[in-house]
Amino acid sequence: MQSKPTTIKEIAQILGISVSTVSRALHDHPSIGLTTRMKVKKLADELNYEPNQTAIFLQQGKTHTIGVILPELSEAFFSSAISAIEDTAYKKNYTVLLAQSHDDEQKEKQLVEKMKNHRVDGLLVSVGKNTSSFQHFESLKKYDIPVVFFDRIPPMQNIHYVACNMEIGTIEAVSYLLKRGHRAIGMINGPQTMVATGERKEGYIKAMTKNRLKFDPSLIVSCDLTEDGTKAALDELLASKRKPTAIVTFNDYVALFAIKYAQKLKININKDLEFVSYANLPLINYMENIPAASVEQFPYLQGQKATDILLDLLRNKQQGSNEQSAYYKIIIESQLIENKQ
Amino acid sequence: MQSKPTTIKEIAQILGISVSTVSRALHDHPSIGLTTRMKVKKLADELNYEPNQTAIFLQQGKTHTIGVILPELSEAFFSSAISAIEDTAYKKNYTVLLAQSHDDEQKEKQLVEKMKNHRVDGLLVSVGKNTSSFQHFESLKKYDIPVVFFDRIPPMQNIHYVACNMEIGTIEAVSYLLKRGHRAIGMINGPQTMVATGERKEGYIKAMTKNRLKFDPSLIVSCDLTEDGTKAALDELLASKRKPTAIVTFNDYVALFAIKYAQKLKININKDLEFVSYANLPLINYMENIPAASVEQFPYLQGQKATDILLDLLRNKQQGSNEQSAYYKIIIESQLIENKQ
DNA sequence: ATATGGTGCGCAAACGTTTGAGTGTTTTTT
DNA sequence: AAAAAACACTCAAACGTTTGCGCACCATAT
Repeated sequence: MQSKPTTIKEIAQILGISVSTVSRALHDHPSIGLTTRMKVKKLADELNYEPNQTAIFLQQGKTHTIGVILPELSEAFFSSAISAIEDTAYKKNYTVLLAQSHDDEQKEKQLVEKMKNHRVDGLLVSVGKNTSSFQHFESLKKYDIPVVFFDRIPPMQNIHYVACNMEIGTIEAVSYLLKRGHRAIGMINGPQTMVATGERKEGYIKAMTKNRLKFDPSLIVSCDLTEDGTKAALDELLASKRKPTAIVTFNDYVALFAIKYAQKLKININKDLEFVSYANLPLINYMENIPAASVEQFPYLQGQKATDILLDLLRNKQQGSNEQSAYYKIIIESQLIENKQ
Repeated sequence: MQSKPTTIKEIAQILGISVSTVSRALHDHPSIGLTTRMKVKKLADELNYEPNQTAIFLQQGKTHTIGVILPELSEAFFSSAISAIEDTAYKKNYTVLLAQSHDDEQKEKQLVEKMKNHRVDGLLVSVGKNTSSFQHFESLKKYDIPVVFFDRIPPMQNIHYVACNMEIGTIEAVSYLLKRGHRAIGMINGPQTMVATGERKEGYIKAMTKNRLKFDPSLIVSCDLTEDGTKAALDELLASKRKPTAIVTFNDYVALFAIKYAQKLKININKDLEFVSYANLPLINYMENIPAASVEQFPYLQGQKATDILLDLLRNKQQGSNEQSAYYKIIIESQLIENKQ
């Protein structure tokens, strides 16, 4: 029994009235009499009428849907963020269209197209770590599809974004290590292409100069965030003239790779070599050797804020306020959290 | 400059031909001449024409979208599953509409309605653990919206599902430990209320009897899956007459709690006390002391299979094959995976 | 009796696309 | 040379909804 859903047209026919009357009756339009309104609602209820959203989408030119593009759903940070996005969107009666780029620039571009074709009302994006061209986002502006970036934001001028300021957190992290007596502090940083990489470096330098210590560039090494890359980076640090007694790593994953490797090298974690990291992943609750502290980046909060902003933009757009001069640039201050061992 | 997207109509007007010709030209319909076809495509390209999906949705009565309802996005199992679902759907050019129930039956019902209104072509569902009524799923059948359940499947008769059988994996796990010479094998099981707890216990007993060993009930203890509960459970096991030399834990989290605690007790992990667990969480890649083996529940595979089935159902539906007698009931055998240390 | 105004509803266009059924030309077949 | 077939394209309906405008009707005020 695959009874096709009831339409407004059928209701109109049964009641012997016009479709427009039915439509208005269902929307409590004042120009419809009480009796007909009741009749319509009663019948609609009996026939289990449900408005066909696709028709409404077409009619209104909007879908009440927001697209989300992020690198990797199974990463703790993003799964937490998407959870927040869905929660927030749901409350405002929006639906979430989801896609992951797997850090593939090409796929990211295709996804933007796809989202555009699906006529999402707006887009939430965390850009892939390899993405180097950003034309595909520019093109969205032409179509008046608002985009809010979160966490991994592109180096573009006029964009809305919410991100975590890594600089403050990094300053805190380095200061924390300095306070604990370390002087040779290494850093395993991310790829040069990422904004976050620069921020961490800046924070590192600022923390050093603030404490009137000279900055040794050889103590900062890049890595591609893979396990092998991390090993290589650690090797490089350990081989440098001023062997570091503490290391700030790009994120918890890198930290754990490094710790695992360091243990293989018979290094006593958090005694001979102390770690501080970013992200504050839940998994460190389950572990023995973990970074002494982590810079929390508040993924849930970021997702929430970004969604709030996007929905706000959509509301303003609807009301035709065309002062497109203001850009939301929300910075959530990262915060160093000391891990209880 | 918010130029509205180009439509087929505009192209037709500029070229002085009809919209149907443009539509057919873009679809390489044989009845359109080569020259017009070229002209159309060229102009469409120049104007950056993108078909309006919402119009196509309405026209074709299908959205090329599948809805996914699951309890909690931020849980590792589900974030891995949703990752698989998105990947698989993307390959077949489907899009994913996402929502989480937070194990709330009421919200789950609302989400089903919402998905229906959005005219998703099909639905993928992992039911909340508190859901006790399943009427909201029944109603989907009337509208001919196929549903495939995965992992957490409801007690309904005629449904498609893919799930994981825990008993086999447990038998393997216990047999694995027996083969390695253990005779006193403990089990830290879950709460008695959970179905999965019973499955594990059954598997344990079957493995023992299969190997003609007597089953000692005192070697199976319950715990509430928290860190403290795990500690208590481990204490209980270690205090029993036949002190176990190996332990099967309800899941990886419990295993890691237990391992962490055992280390505090100066027990040599995987030498004095060997662990086997369930889930095979990715986080063990980052860790030093991990269970020797884990019963893998294949979240990615489950998501993938479920999506494959759903897309298959959709394809068959389109081709009008109305033999709705067959139901997919895929059991993925859980499998013991030895962890490389 | 005529204007005024409110009430309750219908008409038809619009959103952008697909597609079955024509229609007029040209080419091929017999 | 006439009939048949192939070609290239157009018309218009359909998908389900919303909404500006128009129209009839009745009640009240002039």
